[in-house]
Amino acid sequence: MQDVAAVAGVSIKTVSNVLNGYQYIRPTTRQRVEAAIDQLGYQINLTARNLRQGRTGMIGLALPELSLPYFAELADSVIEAADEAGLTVLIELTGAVRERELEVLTGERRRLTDGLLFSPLALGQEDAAVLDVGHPLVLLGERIFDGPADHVTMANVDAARAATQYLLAAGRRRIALVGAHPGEQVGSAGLREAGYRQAIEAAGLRVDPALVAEAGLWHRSTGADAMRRLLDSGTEVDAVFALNDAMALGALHVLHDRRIAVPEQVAVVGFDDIDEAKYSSPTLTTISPGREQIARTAVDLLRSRIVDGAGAGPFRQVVADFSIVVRESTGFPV
Amino acid sequence: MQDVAAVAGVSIKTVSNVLNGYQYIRPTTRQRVEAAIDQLGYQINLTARNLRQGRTGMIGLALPELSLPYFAELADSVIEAADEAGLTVLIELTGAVRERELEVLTGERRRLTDGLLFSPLALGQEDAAVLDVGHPLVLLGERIFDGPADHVTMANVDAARAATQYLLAAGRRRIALVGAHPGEQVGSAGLREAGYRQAIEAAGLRVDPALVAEAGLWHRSTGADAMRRLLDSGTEVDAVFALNDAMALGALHVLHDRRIAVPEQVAVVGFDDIDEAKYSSPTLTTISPGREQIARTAVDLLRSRIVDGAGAGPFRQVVADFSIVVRESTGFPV
DNA sequence: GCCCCGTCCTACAACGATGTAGCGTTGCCG
DNA sequence: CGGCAACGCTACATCGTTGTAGGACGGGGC
Repeated sequence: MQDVAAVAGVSIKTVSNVLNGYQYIRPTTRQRVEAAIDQLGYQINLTARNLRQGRTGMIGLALPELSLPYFAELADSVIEAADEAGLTVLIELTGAVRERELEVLTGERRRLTDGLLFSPLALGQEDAAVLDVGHPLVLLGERIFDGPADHVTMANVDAARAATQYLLAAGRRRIALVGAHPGEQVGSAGLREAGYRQAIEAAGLRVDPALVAEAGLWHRSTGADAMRRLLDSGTEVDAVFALNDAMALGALHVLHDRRIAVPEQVAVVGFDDIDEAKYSSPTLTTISPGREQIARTAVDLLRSRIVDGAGAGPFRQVVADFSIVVRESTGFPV
Repeated sequence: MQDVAAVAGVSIKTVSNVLNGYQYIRPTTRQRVEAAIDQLGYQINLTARNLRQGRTGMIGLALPELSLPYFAELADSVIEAADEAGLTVLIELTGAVRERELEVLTGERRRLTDGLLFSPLALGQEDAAVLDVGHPLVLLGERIFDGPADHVTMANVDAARAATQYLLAAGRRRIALVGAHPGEQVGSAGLREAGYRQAIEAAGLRVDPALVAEAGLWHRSTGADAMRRLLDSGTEVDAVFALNDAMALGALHVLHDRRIAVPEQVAVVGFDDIDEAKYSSPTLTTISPGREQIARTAVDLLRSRIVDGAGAGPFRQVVADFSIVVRESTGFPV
């Protein structure tokens, strides 16, 4: 900046003012400075600016791991949303390990970022108190509700209810649930199962326990296993609601194996709208949880906390809009 | 740091010295300072340190997008390797758009990182010159060779040759190639196809053009399409070498459809060893390109450039070790 | 007894930017 | 024509660290 100032024949501060779009600068001066910048190929030192301003323009995004497609796609969306807001994202991986999830909240890198987007997987409702850190924090996901932080979540219950109602409206009555975690209340599994139950009961039917298939890990293989168990048990099934897309794809695979026509004999609905749902055969009907909206909202909330201070105003809870994306695996309109 | 110094009754610089493990400090002084740090909950300001030291401890990782599993898993490995080296990773997405790949090389964020790991997808051999930027840079992937930068790549040709030889050794003679990009010389497709051809010819056979199936995008669906075309053409096939796992999984799907036994009638080998290869049915034999080694090597190379200066020494090219991971889709040992 | 060296610590300047205060100039208004 | 506000620019201090130079002290060698 010294050099630029010297070349342009102005003070350092004037160069700074030009760079920051300060209003009261004579056009001729501005041009001289800009010419000097071009001539010298000057680029501003962001570290110095950050030190002086007390902000870094960076936000943390703490996730379990990128190998899980949902999180990879979420990271994609968050980076994009942050870019638009002029922020840089620093991804931190927790491996869904409790210790590392705790560390990420207060660790050294918090001093390098203006705030944190945090998607825990190991922490649960009982850990809500640890979210009371001193810096801007926005929580993502379904592990902790009503904690001391802003929270962006998907409409798990509503969306699952809507998916189930959609199948009911098409005349399906033997709707299997794939991926249950018995006993779970909060968490994606518990919430989505609740939506399923609400829809069934609202239709005046009863939930048949034989139709509820458990799956601990939500992988393609566990979805396939659950589907096999359902079919082998002899239970009548005319639709499957899998709690995520990976399991739905596994289920599709098994149905195909067994020469069961999809959607004619069994309709299949997933949850997440991962990229692959567009490419499977048949293509997969699924719940789109509004990933981009979640990302954008989370970034916005975090940014407002950064500007206004971490403690300003009450904690906000935002539920993203979802939609049902109809593809071949159901084939009938909403 | 002021406050800590005051509480401990020492100078600021002594606090700094304690934090940096300076040798000549009396144990009692060290303890007093550490006690003061604990008492005040002091954490060092990394921005100020970065400014003073002229380093940020951050490296950039420029990728097309995280939605592509290979890149998501690569990012995972890079972040882990960087963590071990005490570095923080800043992911930048290019969307495989030429303009953004160029921008990432010189953009504003380069002033915030000590170096860049760059995996281009839009730039090609003819762009090698633009890699001559002034800062530490390590190139990843198969788009540009012998450019003005260190380069970490997988052994595409060797690995593809080994995969093909493995199938030949098991007695297969009609080995189809799925995913060719006709005319491509460098790039993953061209290199892997070259390995395939070398193995076939080294065995004294001729490459039958009818066995080489093209696929532009390397998706599950395009792999399935290619497999269908092969089968429909009536060409005899007793093995498939797909140039990535996604296509191999698509091919498996079609073979299963057609009631063709894998591996008895047709053996299938993929490339990449993505997570899903472990979970398909049958599980997929594939080339593991040493992703972790690539990540670790790339981080090491970049770190040495950061320490020694971008221009120090000749450009290094490292080829990662690969291995054949045998699973059910071939079922016979190496 | 002197000097030198190793130990332990400190003062000061610097990294490269920006906020604050203030100074000169100009033009307008009364 | 004097006063005041708007404009255009500058000097200086400051953000929180760390590198450099050097001071004070004690012990060992000559």
